[in-house]
Amino acid sequence: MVKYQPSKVEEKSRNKWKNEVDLSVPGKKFYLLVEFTYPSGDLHMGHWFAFAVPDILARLKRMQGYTVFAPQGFDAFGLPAENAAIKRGIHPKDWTYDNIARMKKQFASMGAVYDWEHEVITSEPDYYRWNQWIFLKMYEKGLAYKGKTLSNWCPTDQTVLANENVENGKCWRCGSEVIQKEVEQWFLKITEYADRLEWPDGPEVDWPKPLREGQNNWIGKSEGIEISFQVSGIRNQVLGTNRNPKPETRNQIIAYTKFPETIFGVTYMVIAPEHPLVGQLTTDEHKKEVEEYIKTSQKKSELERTSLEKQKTGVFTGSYVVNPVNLQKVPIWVADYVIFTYGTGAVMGVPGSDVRDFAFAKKFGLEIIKVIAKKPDDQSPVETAEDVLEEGWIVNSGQFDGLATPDPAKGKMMEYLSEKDWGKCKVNYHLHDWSVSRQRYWGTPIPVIYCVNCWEVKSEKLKVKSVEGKDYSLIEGDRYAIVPVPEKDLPVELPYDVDFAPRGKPPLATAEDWVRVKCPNCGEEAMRDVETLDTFFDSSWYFLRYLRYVLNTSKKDEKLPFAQDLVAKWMPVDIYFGGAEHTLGHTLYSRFFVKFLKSIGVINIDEYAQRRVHHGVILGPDGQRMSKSHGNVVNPDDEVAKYGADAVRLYLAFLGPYDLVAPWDPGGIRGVYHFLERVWKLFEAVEELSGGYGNEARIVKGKAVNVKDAKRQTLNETSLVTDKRLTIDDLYWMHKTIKKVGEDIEGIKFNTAVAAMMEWLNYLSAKAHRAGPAGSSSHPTSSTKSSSHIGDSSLVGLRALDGTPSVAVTRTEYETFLKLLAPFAPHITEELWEMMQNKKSIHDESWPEYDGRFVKTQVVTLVVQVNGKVRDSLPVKAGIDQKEAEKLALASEKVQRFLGNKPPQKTIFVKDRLINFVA
RNA sequence: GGCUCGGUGGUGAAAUUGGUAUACACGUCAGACUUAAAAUCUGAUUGCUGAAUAAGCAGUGUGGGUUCGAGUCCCACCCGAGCCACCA
Repeated sequence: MVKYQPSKVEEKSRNKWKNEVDLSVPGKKFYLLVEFTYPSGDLHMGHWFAFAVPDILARLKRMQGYTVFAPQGFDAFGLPAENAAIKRGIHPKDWTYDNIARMKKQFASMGAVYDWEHEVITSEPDYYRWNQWIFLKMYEKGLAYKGKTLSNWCPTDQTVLANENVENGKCWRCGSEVIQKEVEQWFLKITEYADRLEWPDGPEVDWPKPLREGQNNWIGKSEGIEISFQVSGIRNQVLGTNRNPKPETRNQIIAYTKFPETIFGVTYMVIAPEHPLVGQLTTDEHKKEVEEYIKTSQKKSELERTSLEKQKTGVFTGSYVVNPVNLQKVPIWVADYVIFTYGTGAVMGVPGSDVRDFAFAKKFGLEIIKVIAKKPDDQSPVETAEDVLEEGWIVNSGQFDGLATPDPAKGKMMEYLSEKDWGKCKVNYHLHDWSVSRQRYWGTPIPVIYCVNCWEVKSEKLKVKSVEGKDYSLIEGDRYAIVPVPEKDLPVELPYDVDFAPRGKPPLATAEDWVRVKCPNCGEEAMRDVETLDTFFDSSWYFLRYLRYVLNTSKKDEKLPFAQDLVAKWMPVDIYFGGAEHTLGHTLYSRFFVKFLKSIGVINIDEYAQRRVHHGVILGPDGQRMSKSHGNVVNPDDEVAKYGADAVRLYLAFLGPYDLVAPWDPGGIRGVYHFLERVWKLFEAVEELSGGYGNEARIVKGKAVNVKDAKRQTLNETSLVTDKRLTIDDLYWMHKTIKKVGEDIEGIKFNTAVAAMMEWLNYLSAKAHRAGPAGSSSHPTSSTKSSSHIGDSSLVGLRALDGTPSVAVTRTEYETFLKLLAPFAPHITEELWEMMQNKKSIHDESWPEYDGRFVKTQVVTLVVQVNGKVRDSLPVKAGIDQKEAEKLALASEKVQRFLGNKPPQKTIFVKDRLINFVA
């Protein structure tokens, strides 16, 4: 027999396969989705882990008779393409498409079933026109709006970043420190969906708990109360803020709190430096100080502001507010530990029961009042941070004294404040609206036109002012009407010739011919939006785009981004593989999109994936993240050249649980390669190849096994098995492994599935070894390690059902083995399958079914314990009752020794498992 | 500080969900085959006492608890990872 040569086998096998899926076929569907990839250049080991391993499940599902749809595409817009253009003068488009071509070739070497026929490339006008369509729908519904706020700004990439893309105060792409800059840009009102995006306790879909909790924390729903504090000394001035522009905010500062029950402990008020009232509240003698403070805090980067050892800073404004509950006058301070974008940007300072307020009060010598105590009569002063309590008993709070908090004090206080009209219950979210404008080139153009003329006409007609960001946009001081591009004019195509060099202006602004456009509304000169959409917009719905047409049918005249009948049939995705790093970004955004698309009636699902599975990370052999600078990159192409794609796939499946973060182990892959070689060689031991074909082995269903004495008796009287050459042990191993491998793949436990096949192989090899090439075995009766736990296998295991010695591996066994291995190692199994003289592809075979009766052994090992300690183990017939077990166990000399010849006081019996005597 | 996972041999990890702890693999050691090496095959491999493939004791981060029985459940603590975080 020729040596196993992966490179030869793999190319040959791959040429046999076709992966395109006809989405219109009836029957059981299985939509397997893996996060599509960014076309960064070459496939690395992470791609193999992410794509080749889920293919195991795809292949199993296929063999189980499902129509498996596992489409692929590229998340092709994004910064690296543009940076390559800046650095090396290659156009982003050319760079991207070159990479795509190269990566697709590399993808092929995985031998996976991914379908490229429905491919999605987000940088195709054909794709991003639907981004634009969705954007316009959102605009129509008021979910896309233009706003001017302080935003995360990356000075290196010259673009705004969403909150989710700021990691520890640094840009997720380039690692530069993010600064806060006031920028006008488009937002999506994801906050309107905050409630719907919150995960319930027992969700209907199977998504990882850490993800669900993470998203809920990020959404950060908090129920509290907004309390109004009268500003002392200012009369009848409108102190409206752009957050609360209501008449009732006259003379008032509104603070948000979750702990209203501590209001008697308020000794000061703090507002954020960005708070619009700062100017009005600052008295002349504090003006200089306050202005300076605001300046320095603005200069601080996000990083400094949040990580500077929580050292509190702040200044007094000179003004005071009055605490409504006790009419105490308390000073108003400005401090940057208050976050303007959360709540109302104003906080009541309760140093007696909040550690941050305590630190602030200590530093600036402000009064500290105890309002929560360990005991109702405790009046000891609050002196250290340990004395600051959030729960306990209310003290020094008038009629509320003596109540326990949080319950019932919190509720009572809420009621009281609402009744007096001093406070209003309010739900706040940590989640912010999603900023989607990017000041970059390689993305979806925002389908909006700005027209001065339209605004002038409109504002003449309109007697009322419109809302900035909804109707008009301020550009260099002029008002422009926001005119959405009409649907018929989509897509707004990205111009090819632009100047990419960052110069503080979006690159698209340099394409003047493109920018200048006739207003679709009035026909006058107008201009296009020169920014592009965040690429997370692209990836928020791509899984629907895969479902746009049935193979070989017209793709034209699309009315929607997808075919509704196909979506109805194929959604939701059955399993979605991806990285845990997308917990707060991509997966949250795409849930939002799906809920939005449902709200406009074009789809009818709440969650888009039935199950979500995270993959782990393959580190370099040194345990560091693989990177060129570490010099620890393991190139999958090299490994494939050395060991073959099958071995790489198998190793990635075997190295541990799928979500494991573990280093690449060069020894590990040699181990699985060795396994494949043994599978290859076992071909020679298949009985029919040495003894001729025929006598087809097949298991048929029949009556239940009933063995009186499995230790001694073979099964030749049963008619369960037509192939009498299979022993009861053979059947046990085969059926047990079928069960285990199938269940483990579905449970995403690939490592133990592989282990189970290794065990069976060990069993089969030992069997072949005993039989020997010409019956000359060197170990005729030694029971193998693998089979020993069955019990007395020297008697049971070595005799076939017809009583003759088992001689070799049967065709049934070997072919079943190949089928189980096929999803993991599709190439080698295909080749061996052909060598077994099968005509069809092994991947078109159906997955073997196991027979539960064979999964159970006839002989089980009964563990015998005395006082819970294992003292002996006996091979016994399966299913024996307690009486019989006791008799056998008590006969054991070891048991007698530990029982000391006294009868046990109590006996615990677990059928087919153990018996425990309590002395 | 909050949330979510984890902590088992020299290493990656298993453990039928409360029932023989360490499956499978790597590594190491020994043996066979070789002039030799590689490859392959066979065996050993949790620690301690023992000549032992006899027998026993200990053993899943630490300390307690529940139970006939705990890696698994409960309580307290220690350590590590990931995410979030002056969110009032």
